[in-house]
Amino acid sequence: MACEQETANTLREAGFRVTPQRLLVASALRHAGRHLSAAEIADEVRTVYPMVDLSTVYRTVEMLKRLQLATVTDMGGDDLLFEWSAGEAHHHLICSTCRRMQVLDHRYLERLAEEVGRDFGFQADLQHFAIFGVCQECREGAKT
Amino acid sequence: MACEQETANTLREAGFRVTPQRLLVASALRHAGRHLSAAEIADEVRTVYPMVDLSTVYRTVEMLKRLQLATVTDMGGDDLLFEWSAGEAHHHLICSTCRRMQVLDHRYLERLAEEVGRDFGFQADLQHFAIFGVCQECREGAKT
DNA sequence: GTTGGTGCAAATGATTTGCAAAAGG
DNA sequence: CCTTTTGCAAATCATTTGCACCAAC
Repeated sequence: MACEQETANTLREAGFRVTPQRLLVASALRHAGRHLSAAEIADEVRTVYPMVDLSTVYRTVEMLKRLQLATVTDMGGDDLLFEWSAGEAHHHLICSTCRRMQVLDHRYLERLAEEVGRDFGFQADLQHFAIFGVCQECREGAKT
Repeated sequence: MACEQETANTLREAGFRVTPQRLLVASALRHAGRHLSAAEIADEVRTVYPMVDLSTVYRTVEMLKRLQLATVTDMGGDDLLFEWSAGEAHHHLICSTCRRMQVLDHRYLERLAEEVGRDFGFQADLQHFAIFGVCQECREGAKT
């Protein structure tokens, strides 16, 4: 599978060893197409490789983060969420009332990043932003 | 003290009872002029009222949040930080490398809030935003 | 063979919760 | 009085860590 080869090469080049656990965690994230909690990643990996430990998932995800292959986000829930990040930068609008989430295109934040870089020399990490608030439906519902 | 009266009135109007613990937590936040952790609030309150419990601090801060008198932010540290929010909306640039923090004026985020409201009907809660990244000094240091 | 990685089990530590006693209105 | 609030102590629960064994290279 091309994906696994690619991941394996990236790991090796960075000086990390290639293990089935690491490939499976990466694969789970890559193909999920959404945010996964550590427990969800473990569940997914265990369908193939039943004895992986949660601590291995955390350790692997930490490594993927350093390699910029994955992002970690606190979406306000009980646990951290992980996502494959090789794709386009994107962001989320999270409704504090109904917990629903919608995707926000990166161009909404591009200008902010530029301004902050220009004015403060601050290189903002805006790969993955969570904006909390109240969504349209909940606002309309609240009027009742 | 005028501040305490004001807080007391707000609580009463909202149907909450007024207790010394609540007034002291509010006062600690109001006069700190910076972010405080739950433990720091407790320390501050205990200089006046030694027997307050951490759980009371958490419960009170939760109430102040509902009343929009305080904000809660995860600044990437081990614990949540609380701040009095009656003042101007403002934001922070947090350096992932040196952990230093600088204040970002609200106007940088105003436009974003407008756009998101216009395009999605989403009422973004941008009272207090944390933007992570690398500050100028650390970027220059890294070049070495 | 070395070194780094894994599973297991136990620790961590901020936040939450149950409950009886105390205090607000 | 009748609730709400508090302090205390215990629970929670995601994440981290120590360590002995195992697997990459």
